[in-house]
Amino acid sequence: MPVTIKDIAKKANVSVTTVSRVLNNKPDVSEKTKSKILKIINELGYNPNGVARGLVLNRTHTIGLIIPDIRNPFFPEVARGIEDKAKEYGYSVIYCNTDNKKEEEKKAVELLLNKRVDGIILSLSMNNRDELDRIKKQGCPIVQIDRKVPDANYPTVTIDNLISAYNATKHLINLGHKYIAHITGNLDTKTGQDRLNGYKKAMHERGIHISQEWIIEGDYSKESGYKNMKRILNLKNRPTGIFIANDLMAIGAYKAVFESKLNIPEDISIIGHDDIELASLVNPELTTMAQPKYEMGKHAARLLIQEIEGSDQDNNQNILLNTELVVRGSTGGVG
Amino acid sequence: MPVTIKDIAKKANVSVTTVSRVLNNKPDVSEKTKSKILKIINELGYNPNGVARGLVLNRTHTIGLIIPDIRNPFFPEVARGIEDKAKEYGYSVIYCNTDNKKEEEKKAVELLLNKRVDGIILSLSMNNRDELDRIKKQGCPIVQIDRKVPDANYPTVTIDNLISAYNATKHLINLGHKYIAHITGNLDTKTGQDRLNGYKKAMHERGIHISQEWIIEGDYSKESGYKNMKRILNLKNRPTGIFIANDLMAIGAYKAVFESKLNIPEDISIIGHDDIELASLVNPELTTMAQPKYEMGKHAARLLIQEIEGSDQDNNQNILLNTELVVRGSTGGVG
DNA sequence: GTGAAAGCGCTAACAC
DNA sequence: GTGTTAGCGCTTTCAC
Repeated sequence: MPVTIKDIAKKANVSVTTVSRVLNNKPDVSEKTKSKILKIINELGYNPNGVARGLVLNRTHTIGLIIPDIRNPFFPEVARGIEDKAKEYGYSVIYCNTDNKKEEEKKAVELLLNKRVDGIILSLSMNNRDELDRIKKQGCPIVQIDRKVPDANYPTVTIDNLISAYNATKHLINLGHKYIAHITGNLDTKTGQDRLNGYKKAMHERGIHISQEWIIEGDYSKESGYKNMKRILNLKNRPTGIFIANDLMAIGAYKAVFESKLNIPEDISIIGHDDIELASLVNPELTTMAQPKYEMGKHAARLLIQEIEGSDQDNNQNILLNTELVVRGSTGGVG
Repeated sequence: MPVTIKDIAKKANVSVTTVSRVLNNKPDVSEKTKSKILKIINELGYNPNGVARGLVLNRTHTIGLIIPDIRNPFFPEVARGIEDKAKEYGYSVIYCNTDNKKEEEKKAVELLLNKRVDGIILSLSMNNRDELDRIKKQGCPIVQIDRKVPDANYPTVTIDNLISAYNATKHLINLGHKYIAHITGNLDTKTGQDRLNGYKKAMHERGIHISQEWIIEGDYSKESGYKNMKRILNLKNRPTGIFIANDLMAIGAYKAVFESKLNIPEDISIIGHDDIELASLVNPELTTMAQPKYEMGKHAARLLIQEIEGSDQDNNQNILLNTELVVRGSTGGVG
């Protein structure tokens, strides 16, 4: 139905080869033929078939992106970074949301492999190394983002979560807090583990004993922050500070605090993690550790495309980005 | 490099046709051959080449999504709705961000057409009807979402912005306000125009004269809300209520109000539009008109795929969804 | 400077 | 039930 390279060739009285040459800016075409062909291409509104091209070149100029949920405020920023960098190199991106379900992750990988994307950027649930290996076996380059599947030796763009959590906790300690709780992330993820360990490290380093009940596992959702904060607030010895593994949970926690008629930071200091847009819009504004999200996306796309195009030297780069402490109104001195 | 249908055929001592048959669950294959082939497919880890399949079937099972910016909190919800419905039908989606730039919109359309997506869902800037026609000329189904390019007769999923803005304004009027300003959206979009007209309609209906300086054009960004609210607050006769065309601007406006040492809603009532997640997280919580974003995405994907698969009766459906007034803390009676 | 022909991996007549 | 063959729209080798 749509016009093909053959139609152009026929109308121009040349072979498809010649048309293909001008399409791809190859040399060895006379100026005259070239302009004639170009004119006809324009007239007929010809749009080359990328699928056919993909079949012969074995390149789709498409990359896949596997993330838990685009509605999680972390990902739109990252995704936009990826897209912008990808576009720069002439690639576009297919999204797959998995809700952290292994089954969905598997499906997504299959789908993308089947679509013959040139590479995949992914943020998988922790114990899903199998998928990574499956992709690699198919010869499809990958870059992990945000989360690193343990022991999986593939290029990764992450932040140093341990140091970041360590710094967050130290911020509270430096303010004089000693009773510091932690609502963790999903402990099936390395991110969650690292942030927990950073918290522990800071506490141990200052010789502060951690009461068992101070550590509660969350799942990164607002509801989880709310629910777990309720539990924290009901402890006999209520902590005066808390490090919450992401901002979304911290914002859920706000609600729990307000419902208890307590004040932030007077009664409890809260520090979050990620610096999502929301963080500066709640009241009091949330102290948090800022992730360079957009930049993470750009780095990941660059790494991946360099690997695809074989122009990287070191194909197992790990990019570790630093977070930055953003002090706002939700943390203060003790009592 | 990867294993092809030929490899399977050879190893199974059958023709590629037969393999293709079992791949596509076609009849006329003996159980015995079938299971033999299936076994080999498994052993070799065969993954069918979707590109090749796409070429012969003229179907990629991919749809394109053209939006201004995935970081705009409106779109992740919509996008997720689209993806979920698309997945249900076996489609995946390619994203393109345009920042509302005509040039980028054009590029995105070209790209998607070139990739031979089976259909496109888009939210274009107002005066870009050309692109729509270009797509249609290529025989590619489209569905507009959120914004409708005027006079373009293509299926559309929108909310009734005029009625919605009318209801928002009436909410303020009902609270006793008479001096009601409006920060508009981008007036190059029909959405922006409709919301403006809804505001005017409500005011006229109640016989309230609209002072020229009450209407200021914004661009949907937080900064724009901040900046324009500053101007409103500096008016000699400060309005007591304001309808702001989207929540993001409303939240920017909050900052302007607080900087002026004024209170919401005591000094000025604010009603936004969209009900983004943020709306219930700011302080005071924002009164707004809730859009069924996720549902909009689902509707759009369903419409598009029905058109692609030719299973729709009426191929020019316009789905007009209603918003709902969500009264929170940012609106109150007059002083 | 240009063209003929093969082939990318698959599906779909059609024949047997 | 199964195989042969042509062909989807393009690129690329090789020949002229």
